[in-house]
Amino acid sequence: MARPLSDDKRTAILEAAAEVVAGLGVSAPTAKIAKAAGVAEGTVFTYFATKDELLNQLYLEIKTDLRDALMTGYPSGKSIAHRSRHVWDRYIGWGSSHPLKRKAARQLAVSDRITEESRKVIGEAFGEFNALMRECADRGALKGLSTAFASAVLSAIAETTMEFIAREPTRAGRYTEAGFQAFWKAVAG
Amino acid sequence: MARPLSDDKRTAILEAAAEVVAGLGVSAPTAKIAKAAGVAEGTVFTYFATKDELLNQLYLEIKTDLRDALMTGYPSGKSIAHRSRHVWDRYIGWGSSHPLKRKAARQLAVSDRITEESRKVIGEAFGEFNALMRECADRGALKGLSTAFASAVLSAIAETTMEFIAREPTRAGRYTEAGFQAFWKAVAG
Amino acid sequence: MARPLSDDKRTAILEAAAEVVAGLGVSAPTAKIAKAAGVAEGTVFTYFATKDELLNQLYLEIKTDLRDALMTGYPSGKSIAHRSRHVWDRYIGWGSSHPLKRKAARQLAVSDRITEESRKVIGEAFGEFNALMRECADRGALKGLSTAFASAVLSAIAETTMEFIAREPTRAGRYTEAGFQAFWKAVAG
Amino acid sequence: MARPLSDDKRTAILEAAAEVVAGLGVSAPTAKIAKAAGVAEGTVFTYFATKDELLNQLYLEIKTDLRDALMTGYPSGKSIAHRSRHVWDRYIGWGSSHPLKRKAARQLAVSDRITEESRKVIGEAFGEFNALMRECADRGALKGLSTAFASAVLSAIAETTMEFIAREPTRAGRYTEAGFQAFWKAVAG
DNA sequence: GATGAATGAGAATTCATTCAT
DNA sequence: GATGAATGAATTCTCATTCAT
Repeated sequence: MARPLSDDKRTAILEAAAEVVAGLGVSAPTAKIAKAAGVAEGTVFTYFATKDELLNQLYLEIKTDLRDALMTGYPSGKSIAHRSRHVWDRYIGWGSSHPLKRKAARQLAVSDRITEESRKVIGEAFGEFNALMRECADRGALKGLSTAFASAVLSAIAETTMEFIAREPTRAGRYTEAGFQAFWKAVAG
Repeated sequence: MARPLSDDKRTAILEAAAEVVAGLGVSAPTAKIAKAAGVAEGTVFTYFATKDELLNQLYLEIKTDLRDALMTGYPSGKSIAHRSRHVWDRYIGWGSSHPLKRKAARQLAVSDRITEESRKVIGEAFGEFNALMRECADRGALKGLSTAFASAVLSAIAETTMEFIAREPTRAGRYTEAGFQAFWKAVAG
Repeated sequence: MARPLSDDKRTAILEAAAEVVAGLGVSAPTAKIAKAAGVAEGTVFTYFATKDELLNQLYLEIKTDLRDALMTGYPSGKSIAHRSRHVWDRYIGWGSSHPLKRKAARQLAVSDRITEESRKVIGEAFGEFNALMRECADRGALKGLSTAFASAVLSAIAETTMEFIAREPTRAGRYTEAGFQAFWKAVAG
Repeated sequence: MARPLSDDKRTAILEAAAEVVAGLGVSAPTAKIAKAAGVAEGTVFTYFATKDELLNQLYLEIKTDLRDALMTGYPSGKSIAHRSRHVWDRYIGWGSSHPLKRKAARQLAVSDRITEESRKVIGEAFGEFNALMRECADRGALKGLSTAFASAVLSAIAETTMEFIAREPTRAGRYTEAGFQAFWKAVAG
């Protein structure tokens, strides 16, 4: 191979895609993504065969990034409360420091261009996270229901919390706390 | 008048739009909406000047429909728990019996084609509902935070609940119950 | 016939057409013409079978109106100079008092929607006028060339004169005089 | 650069536009222009952002082409008569050898899609030509009136002359002569 | 591999014309 | 006859994708 595919370029395209999709939704033109990435229009298609593939890769990348953020430093041996709080703080922290990724993920999540396959892959990537959710569910109001439900409720409350923090950054601390209490009581209470 | 604008046709277009937007998102072609409504492509534009106007009217229509569903038979004099449960059951019931409207609303909510004006109108239409949320917020974990946050948490949990019911309709009863418990503890606990 | 076609309405449509075509050219929508005429969109087509027919009728109407203006009070027995001056003053006067008709005629004249038939009819309607032009041509620089050429040169100079008067109405008198001198020397000199 | 914008293609589009606009007016579909130019419909828009830009560029191109034709070999030091004749012969020659450009220019001139900016640019490009017109105007019937009027009268007579030559090409010589006499007497007489 | 011009299948919207009322 | 909603072909413009350079 004369010149291998450059990881820098691939990353630049994905980051540009996150930014543009956050603003314009999944119908954002690939030409705009290319421009934001500082590459030619055609180059997008040497890294991603189609726009749908780019969108799915973006979804995988963002969700994996989130997963990594949640699980870095995960206190495996500690109490459920402790571990839940860890995950919660990481979740909100990630959303606050990556507002564009968060908005892009929101757009991608409701889009029919994200395949079932992609959603399944992500579901599996959140294995350890889901184990925690199972623990939570088993001791509270959600006993007997699917882990996925507990996990979805966490995400829903976290999403709402991040949305409000984005609008009122000065009250970030209170929203983070209130959001966690809400989740904790809802799921583990 | 030669032939008055037909309310039936307007409704058919809006229902077709809900159906098509639910499946394809806001980028659904107006031609497909027209076809689904059984009218000519041009007819869409005699009822709605632009696609944006159609989308905004659809948003208003669906949200108002939801509001009516929530508030019909609202037991004004009863306890918070009683009233919350009423609203919750109605919410889930509405979502379960109008899956396309629910999915369309979700697509519209994240779209930048819905104007601030439309969002404001809907915010005001949910006045009584918001009053209830304020009561909830004032007695629980969310004390001191905005009503909007309590209301958003309710919506988020309700949305999640409806999503799971849509996937597993046979467990509708259990999800409804679990979802309410989650909300009640989260917000009013 | 229960209700005969109304001449008032026909006239209203033609006048509205002149006004709208003057401003927007021959691509002006028939709906705008109907609105300007104070009639329903469909009514235009009970008076004129197609838009092309309306445009051609408008052309004939305006040109005939101009012909009438030129020839009213035509001093048949007088000298060429006298008669030429009469025609010239009437031409400029008509253009100044009917600016919209003049502009509409200009748009129509370059349009391919005016048929050869219409142009021929108008050519014939200007019979007496053309006779004068022939006299002019025969004694000046244009000797031996077609009457149509002399007539076209008159129209061209008159059109230019009216254009300048429209822009600088206060100098109307001087332009009228200068224009006539130009024509007279050009054609009859 | 991958494939530079091709001047040939730009020219082909402009020439196709001249041809199609000459026949159908400014409402000629861009699709027809593309077809006549031998390019895809979309290609028109890689060379001209909008149809209006295409029309304005066409106007500028044609008028500049005419200006160049008039001024090539302009005998600066010679008499007014000499220079006027030079300009006249070139004008008629240009019109006779570029009938489509001439007709297109006529359509464009009466269209409101040509901006004031474009008209101004062309006005300035005809500087030397206007200076000649000023000289003409100052010594004849148009003394004291605007140069623009003299120039417009020249154009009007030239336009008429070219129109007649187009219809009767065998009499081109006589029309050219007669037209010049008409102009010369009208303006400089 | 990188580039960006070229392509043509849609997309939203307009509009002459028809026809139910 | 008058009305104006209904129609669908036509219009301008966009955009994912291809491919010559």
